[in-house]
Amino acid sequence: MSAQVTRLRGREATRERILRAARTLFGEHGYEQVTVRMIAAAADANIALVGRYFGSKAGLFGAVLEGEPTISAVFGGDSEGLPRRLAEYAAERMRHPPDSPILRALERSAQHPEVAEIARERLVGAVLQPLEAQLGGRDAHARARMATAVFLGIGALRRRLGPEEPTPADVDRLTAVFEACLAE
Amino acid sequence: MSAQVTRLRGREATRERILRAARTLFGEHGYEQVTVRMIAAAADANIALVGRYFGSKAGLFGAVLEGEPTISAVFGGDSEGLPRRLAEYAAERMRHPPDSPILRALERSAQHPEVAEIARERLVGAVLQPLEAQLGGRDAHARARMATAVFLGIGALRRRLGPEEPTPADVDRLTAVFEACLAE
DNA sequence: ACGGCTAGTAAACATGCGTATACTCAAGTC
DNA sequence: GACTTGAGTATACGCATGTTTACTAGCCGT
Repeated sequence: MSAQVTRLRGREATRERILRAARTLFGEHGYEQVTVRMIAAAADANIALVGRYFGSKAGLFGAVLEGEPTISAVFGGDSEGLPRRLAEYAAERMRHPPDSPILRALERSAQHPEVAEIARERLVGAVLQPLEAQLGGRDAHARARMATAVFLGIGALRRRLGPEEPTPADVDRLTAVFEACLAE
Repeated sequence: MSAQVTRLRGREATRERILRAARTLFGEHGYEQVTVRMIAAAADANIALVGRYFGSKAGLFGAVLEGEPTISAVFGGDSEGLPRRLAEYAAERMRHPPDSPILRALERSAQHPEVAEIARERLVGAVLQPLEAQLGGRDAHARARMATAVFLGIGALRRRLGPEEPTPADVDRLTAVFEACLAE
């Protein structure tokens, strides 16, 4: 019994190490750039265990995504302050990659055929739909879509040109941008 | 003399075929997804010729970028109508990938280490700087950056969720978004 | 007619990838 | 204490990639 617990703990612990390493690496470098060997090395685990526990690299990526919470905290709250909250969140993303590895992984990685579908679903389920639901009103879909596009664009730009420290003016500008995105 | 012309024409013609095929494929699928073999097949040329004429895959990609004109036409003109022109251009990009393969290639492809630098330079030189110069005024850099981010984001979203036919309301909204981006 | 030049070719090379196999070895059961 | 179980390991497999190496063939000037 206690023996089995030990065994399972070992198994679970390694699985967790792999998952954690994958989370970090995928978030940092994207799906393509990260190899299974890198993950295994970072997790201090054997390569074969990745396949054993997660089936495949894509399966591991999916497991990483599943383990992440949505960012609904940003959407919740009063609708009036929403553009400002989005702007502050976006400004944070000008500064550095999102804390949530899921978002980082989704920022990148959406290209690869193997994970494109899963990344798409996650973007819709975790960002687009909650935002659309929060918005309500006319053209909610198009408005949510536009705000999402701005998010993606800010991440894309930071990835290409490097981070930029947002000024207060930037936050104001971003607020105006999101207001324009979300206006009925 | 005429013989040499013939020879050169043959060489130049195949080089051009390769370049054209690369332009199309890179634009359609991005740097990573396109293999040298695919390009060679599409150009009806031998694989080795790609290396011979362009040095490497990255070199070929660079050659594709060099051959493309900038999109300065959108930036030129009166500053007042700029947001509208940008919005119409962006709306076009909601509908389908840009006609200019350079932009398509830059939308994607920016991830790969080999071409990240060249893609970055192109984004700055062909989009960000012209726009910034056209803008003038305070915070021109930050404003141009934000508009560029919106562009990138719209492309990123289309790539993930598929094209969307923009409504007139979308164009209006986009105009407002760009006005917010570019406002001093 | 011939000899050299060169565009074009076919095939291999080296590498890195994700994945699968066969094994080791410690822990648990009886 | 032999036997079983299963986590962990080392290694190889198959494949696709970018790149390079000889080689072929046709056109040129002489």
